[in-house]
Amino acid sequence: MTTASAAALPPGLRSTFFEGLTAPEKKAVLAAARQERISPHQILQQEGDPAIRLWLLVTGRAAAYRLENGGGKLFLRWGVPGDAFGLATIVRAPARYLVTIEAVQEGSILAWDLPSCQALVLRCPSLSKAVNSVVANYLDGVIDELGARSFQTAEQRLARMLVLSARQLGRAGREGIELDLTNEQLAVTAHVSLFTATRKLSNWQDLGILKKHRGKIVLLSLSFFERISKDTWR
Amino acid sequence: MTTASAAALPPGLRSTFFEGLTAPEKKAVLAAARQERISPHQILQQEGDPAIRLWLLVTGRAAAYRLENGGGKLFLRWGVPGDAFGLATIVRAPARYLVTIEAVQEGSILAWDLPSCQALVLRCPSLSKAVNSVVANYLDGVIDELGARSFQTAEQRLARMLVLSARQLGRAGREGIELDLTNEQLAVTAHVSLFTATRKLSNWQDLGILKKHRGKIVLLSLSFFERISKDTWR
DNA sequence: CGACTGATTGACTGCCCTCAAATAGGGTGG
DNA sequence: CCACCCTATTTGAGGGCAGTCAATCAGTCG
Repeated sequence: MTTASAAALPPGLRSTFFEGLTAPEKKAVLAAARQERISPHQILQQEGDPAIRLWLLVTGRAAAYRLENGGGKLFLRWGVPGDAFGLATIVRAPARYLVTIEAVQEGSILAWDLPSCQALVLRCPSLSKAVNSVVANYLDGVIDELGARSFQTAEQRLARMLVLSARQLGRAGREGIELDLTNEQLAVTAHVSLFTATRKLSNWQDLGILKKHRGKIVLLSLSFFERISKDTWR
Repeated sequence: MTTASAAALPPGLRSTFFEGLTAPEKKAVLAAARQERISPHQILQQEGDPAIRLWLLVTGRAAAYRLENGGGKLFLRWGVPGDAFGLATIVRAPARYLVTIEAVQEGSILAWDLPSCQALVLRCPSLSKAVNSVVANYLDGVIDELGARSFQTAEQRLARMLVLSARQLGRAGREGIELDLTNEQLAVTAHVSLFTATRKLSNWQDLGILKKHRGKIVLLSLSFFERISKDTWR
């Protein structure tokens, strides 16, 4: 599993994680990292386990969720290349992971173990700032999600999640923004039943603002869905 | 408004905020603080405003919420004596408040302005750790809340919120744990309509596990409500 | 051409919200 | 002490959003 340390970051990868680091600092951080390959369904970290490593998704896709006591999964967010996880490792020394993260595609990560983290934080103070910033963003995002689930209808949550997913996962295609999502995945992320997801997608396809293929959604324009998700109509 | 600096902390106030500080450090932190009185409906910080001060609730009660674009308030949590807010001030230097906090009772706070914060963080590294810890707790709490609103019924959310509120606001009374909460406040915090809150409270009173007075709820035993809120019944 | 996974559609159900209206507690001023 | 007011609380009736269940259809891959 664990392979050689990474000398250089894949080109084109942008991460808030490295912002504020000088070139030599960045080099030191990369030198301390171990690269690993990941496969679908692989659990990259499990909530409750001791937080002993911080890692960065380099390629692929991951899902962050929390297990509820009924056995259900509370979806929290997608992880895409450049996203950092296991931040508890740095944020408070002896900690446990707050959420579970599972790979949903083939890909790779860069990981730092606990001693490396501590050494790097001492060497690069800006690293600590970056981590705090990421945590604050997560908090902000979760609060937004709470608002969505509290005040928005199923249709609005679907539209909202399409917008968010498009920004994270979307590829620019011939006809619009292409998303590799099954109806079920969208349903889970928007916290809507599979059937209402299907029905709304059908509606939108009939309206011509969307095209569906198996496991794929093409949004002709984001603005439609932004409008739907924000409309307060009273 | 702003009054003399606080030489000593009110006795009996326990805050995670001061854990890990040595006695002289704690003295320095207190010396840099300004004490202020707060009154109901006073906005202590407003989401979106620049985060220019960190503060600690000393006495009284506050409500943290976020304003939704429909004009509604998304309740997030109660603030009770010992709770720290405005953490964005420390966590990432030029930041804005994530949430709005409003006083709901008479009380007082200790506040540190931005320069003081920066000086204190340099002087007391453990302060930074404490702040991170508090932020992580908030994140954990919000995720829990998201789970509750996603998977629990109105009844379960009410029971859960009674338990949480009891731990934060509850006083030990003759007949049980006393809570100063109106039906409407409970309804808002559990994200349930005022009417279903009233109905469930009536049910529970009929069952004899609860007593109601105007603006006050007395729980005879927490375990009943813990069971209700956790029951997954399938 | 099966077999499997993903998508679709219709019928039904139920939780909980909305709205309307009445009741009760608690303080105030006369 | 009583009249009054304002807020908190209670109760009932009705309805809608969206979830559940069952069955069928479609796309992909061996």
